[in-house]
Amino acid sequence: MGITERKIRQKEVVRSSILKAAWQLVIEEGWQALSIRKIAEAIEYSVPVIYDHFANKEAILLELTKQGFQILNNELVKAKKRSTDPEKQIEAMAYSYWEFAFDHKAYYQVMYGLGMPSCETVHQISELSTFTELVMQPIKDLIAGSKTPNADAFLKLHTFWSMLHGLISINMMTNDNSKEKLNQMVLQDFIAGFISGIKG
Amino acid sequence: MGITERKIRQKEVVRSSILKAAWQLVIEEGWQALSIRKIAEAIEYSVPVIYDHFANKEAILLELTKQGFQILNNELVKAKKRSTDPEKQIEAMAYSYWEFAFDHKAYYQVMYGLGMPSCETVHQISELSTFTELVMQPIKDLIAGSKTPNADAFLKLHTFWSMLHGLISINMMTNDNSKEKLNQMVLQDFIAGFISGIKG
DNA sequence: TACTTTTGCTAACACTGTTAGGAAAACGAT
DNA sequence: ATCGTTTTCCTAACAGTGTTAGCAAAAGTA
Repeated sequence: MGITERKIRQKEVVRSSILKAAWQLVIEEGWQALSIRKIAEAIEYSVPVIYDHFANKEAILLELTKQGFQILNNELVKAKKRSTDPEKQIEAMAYSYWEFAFDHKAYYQVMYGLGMPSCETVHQISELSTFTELVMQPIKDLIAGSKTPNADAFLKLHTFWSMLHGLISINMMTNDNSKEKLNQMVLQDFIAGFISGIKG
Repeated sequence: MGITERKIRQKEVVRSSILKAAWQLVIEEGWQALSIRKIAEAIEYSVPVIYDHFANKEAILLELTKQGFQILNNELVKAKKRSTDPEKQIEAMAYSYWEFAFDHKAYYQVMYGLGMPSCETVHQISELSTFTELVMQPIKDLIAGSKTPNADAFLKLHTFWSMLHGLISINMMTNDNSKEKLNQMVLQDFIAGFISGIKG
């Protein structure tokens, strides 16, 4: 009797329609304008139904954050595959990260910064460790072939990530027109500095 | 007739008591828990009185942001004064910035990130230009005495700021215990890299 | 004292997240 | 097919939020 299976499937449909509607609202009106009632109206269910699928509003944002990291991770994998040279891999991933941030501005804002979910819970997102490992590897490779093969890869990863995130968020804040001229140059500066910092 | 003067002074008292109460609430319960009604209760006035002094809640947060930048600027001036060597000035200011962020975590969170006021309005804060000029000068000096005296100081300032902000916000997010060991090292790495990047 | 302005209140509007409790539909067993 | 049980889903409410309209009382001016 596939009845329960069908029910589970139907529940899954509602669940993903909640996420879809939520995301639609986020990109239309910004994450601050997202509300449970608006989601309920969009999916043509009453409000409490949403709470059958998610513990609270934050859980929905958290799920969107996870989706964001999944997309980012995919992009990074793609970028990495374009070369086997760790230096080129790092460079490509940095650009890829940068492009993700501006091409999926809404995702990036939900994922970081905005104070809401991420700040407290970012370290609980499993996708984050995928991200970490992804970037860590070419850094390790680069260190291994450098003049200082004992450098701390975790430290360098931290540097890499902070650097990129700082650049992006300062840029989004002062929003001097997204990924334009000047900031491309800063990014180049950053990457070159980071790589030469490892190579010694 | 100093009556109007007295009235203005009294209004000023209420205004600053609003800001004081707001700040108290922010450091006690976090900026997300700040509400107009709580402020009103704290200052023992009714809610609409607050709207006689501030256009809306955001204006209050914005004022706190300004205060934050004022404190930060003071700290940076102090740090800068400790030396006349631009390299040492930059280093000292970087550490000062870093310490401000963690010693005044609440301020830093109101000033950046949290999505609320700053994101849209940061470029309207006059204190920001003070900050910019403050950091810009030693960078210009360092560039002038470097092997590449034609480098763009604004670009380097951007790099400096992004770098620090990125490091701090990634740290606050993953909160592996504030300004401890590892991150001190990353900071050193950052500053050294930045300075050698200018000196060429 | 009479008039005007300022001051500060109550009460409401339109929202928000969240949940209790009950009606209706779907299911399983007799 | 009918009973009882479970699941599904809704209405309505609670406790908050930012914000504002309108009015009473106090303060200042003539």
